[in-house]
Amino acid sequence: MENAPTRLRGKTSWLITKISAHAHRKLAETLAPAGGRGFEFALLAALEEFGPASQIALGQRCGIDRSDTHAIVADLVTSGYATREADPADARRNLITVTPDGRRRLAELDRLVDEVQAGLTAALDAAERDQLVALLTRVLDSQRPG
Amino acid sequence: MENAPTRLRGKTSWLITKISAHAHRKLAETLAPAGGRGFEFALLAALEEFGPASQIALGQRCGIDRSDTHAIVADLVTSGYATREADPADARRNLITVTPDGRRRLAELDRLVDEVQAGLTAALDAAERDQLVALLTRVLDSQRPG
DNA sequence: CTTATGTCAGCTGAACTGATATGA
DNA sequence: CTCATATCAGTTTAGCTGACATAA
Repeated sequence: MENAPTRLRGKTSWLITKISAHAHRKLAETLAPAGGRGFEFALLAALEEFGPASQIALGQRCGIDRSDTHAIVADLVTSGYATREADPADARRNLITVTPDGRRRLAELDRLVDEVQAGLTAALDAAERDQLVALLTRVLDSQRPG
Repeated sequence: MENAPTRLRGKTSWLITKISAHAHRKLAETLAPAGGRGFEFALLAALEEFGPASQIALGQRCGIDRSDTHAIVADLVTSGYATREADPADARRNLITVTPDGRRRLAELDRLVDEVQAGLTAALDAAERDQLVALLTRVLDSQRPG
């Protein structure tokens, strides 16, 4: 993409879209042999960090739509990485809990995602990588209200 | 997304995916009233900057798949923003040329995309925006070979 | 012959919407 | 009554693959 139109190369939105597509492909390639998807990693990470939670809460933490959350949680349950039970305090809710297998799975996925990460930012040194994460974090956080 | 799991917040790939999704939504919202899509803008920009070209060349410049390029070019032609004729020098090729209407359309879309751009990076000052573009450009360019 | 270009049909996954059921 | 949660069905679009015809 070195010879893309200058009108495009100056747009953050275009750069991000293209890099995102590339990252997505790499992630799919890397996670496919392990039978995983990006969503699975995100939900497991949320479960491990915040403990048992309802599907809605999980999805909101990760910015995943309720429909998709439902599907991924179902996969997690059938894979034995999480359990789903009725919340005794609120019968509307399913309490999702990560299992020991789920924790092992999370560690494995984390390693794979880090591999992709390293390949993605190989052109940057450590300081630049931190800078990029910091800038992207601020951009992402500023998008919540608007 | 301020309360996303820390495992996710540290991953460039996750940050970029989420921002990309957001940018995509904003772009769709902004371009929809004008009946435009992101691809249309990209191809028009390439046509304006590099002059008449084959569909393959256009798509490669912008990183768009040949099938999608075909569809978008067809839309551009029916909208009157570009013309498609046989290349006298190579009968396999279609020479795509931007029309005056296409140039006006490009200017309009450029303005709209810049609006989205401004909203996306509103949390950053000018120097940080340049830094972000520079870092993203290096990341994107480094992905070509691998 | 191989390669390049264009065209067409179709697939997959992300992101989302709308409808519905049920319980707080 | 309302609101929140979960579930299900279906839509849209990006990105891609495979097949094919044609021409260099």
